[in-house]
Amino acid sequence: MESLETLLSVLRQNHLKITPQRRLILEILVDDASHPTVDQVYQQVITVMPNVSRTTVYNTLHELVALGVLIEVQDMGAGGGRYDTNASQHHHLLCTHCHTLLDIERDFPELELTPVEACGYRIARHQVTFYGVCPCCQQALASQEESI
Amino acid sequence: MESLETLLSVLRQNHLKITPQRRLILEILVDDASHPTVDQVYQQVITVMPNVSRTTVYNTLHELVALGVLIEVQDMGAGGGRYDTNASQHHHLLCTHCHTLLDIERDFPELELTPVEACGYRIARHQVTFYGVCPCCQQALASQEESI
DNA sequence: ATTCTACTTAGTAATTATTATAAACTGGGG
DNA sequence: CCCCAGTTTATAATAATTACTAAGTAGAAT
Repeated sequence: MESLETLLSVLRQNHLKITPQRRLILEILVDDASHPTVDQVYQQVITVMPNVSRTTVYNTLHELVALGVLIEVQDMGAGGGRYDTNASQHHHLLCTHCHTLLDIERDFPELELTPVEACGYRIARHQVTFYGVCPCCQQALASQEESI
Repeated sequence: MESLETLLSVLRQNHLKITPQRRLILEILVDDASHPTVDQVYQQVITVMPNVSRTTVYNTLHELVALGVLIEVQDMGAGGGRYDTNASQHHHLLCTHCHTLLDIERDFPELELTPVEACGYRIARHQVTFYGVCPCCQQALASQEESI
């Protein structure tokens, strides 16, 4: 996880103004490791600055993704992307039933494509997602079976 | 890639009726390895059966995902999920600029989580996504640099 | 083959997610 | 302190998805 100051300096290096809105959004993201959706970020923003518009949240998140300090992760099933400040190599474990998403902090350095497989792509990073059913949903599904 | 008959038998096993609409959607998916969006599937459907509604396409795709014969892949940046019949272990190479998505047919069997890492999840599969810039976008970005 | 019924579909409307636009505002260099 | 390019806001438009219900039909039962 990057510190707030580090992220702000990335903005400065890219000639983006440090507005109160952007600062707040960054603070929220640094403090929230739960892969929030756009709307969840927005809801947190307006508890502090009630007049911030959704557009600003969208704009800021897109800018941060373009700068590489945020990544977008898929929440398969629920609409809308989710955002993650942790730009270091880490991976995900997703419940296919309730879409709970956990971070896997281990690295998998052995994952590399051969030049042939890469087809000329300049590869920047890779991410592994494990799909499964969380303990909670396993119980729910089991009791559903019984009732049939 | 599964055959059409295999997929139809999965529907039968799950007591889902084999309607002409569902059959057509499955035929299209089996023939189309390009990770189509919902709308791309819909557009192909209506060239054959013009009266099929978008609702039916959504319903069918969701049912097939629930049965595990389809997987949903993220197209980060463009709205809307994309679908893939290839339920076998395969992986993706995504251009972060134009969102072109290639399949990587190699397997990575060494990827396993320890029980501690899995946190009680019953893990069904895993998928690796490599992020990079495709040759085409590398050129475009290079010439953009020059013009600065 | 015919009938019956629960499942499925089509069409419309509603909801949610995202982007476009333009006028008003402001961070930070000079 | 002033200025202006970059930002924000509010509104509206567009796109994606879901809800709803009457009409239709696949497939089991007869």
